Amino acid sequence: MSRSRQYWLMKSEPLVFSIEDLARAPKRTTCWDGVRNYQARNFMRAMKPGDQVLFYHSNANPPAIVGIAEVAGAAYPDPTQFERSHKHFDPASDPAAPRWDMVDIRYVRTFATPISLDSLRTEKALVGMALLQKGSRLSVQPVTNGEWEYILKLATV
DNA sequence: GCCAACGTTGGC
DNA sequence: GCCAACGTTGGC
Repeated sequence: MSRSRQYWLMKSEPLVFSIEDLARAPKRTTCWDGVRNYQARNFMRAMKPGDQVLFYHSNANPPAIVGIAEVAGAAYPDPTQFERSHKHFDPASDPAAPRWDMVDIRYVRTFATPISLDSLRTEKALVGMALLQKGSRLSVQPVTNGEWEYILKLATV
């Protein structure tokens, strides 16, 4: 059963991995490893190829949505959870039933002007956006169709 | 560097 | 099941 394209937002620290890094990556694609939060993992498991992703730079100056990527494939186990020396090693994860998944993300485009967190906060249409909720730390979030369309309009203003 | 908010862990 | 302690996120 197919479904229409869904929309997401994913955060990355540009000093660790920026949208420029994604644009330069082989096949303009990267695997989104290292997520160790159940809610974020569950959102990745819900992703389908072709779903669209707002690429957000956190811990940046300014923090901002900087462009678009797309989901390149369904979620699959993140191998770093089993690598003992890896920062994201999880000794409690059972290889027979891996706890953590990741998806592949492909570059689509970079906005001519990043849409800063500050400017997003001034938009009444976006007050319900997960990103803007107090204390929101989730690194993978759903974006509604309305939010997506509104943000893309902002991107081309 | 600070710190508020949040998620996870583990003792009980 | 409660909750204190701890670790992390991420804006500022």
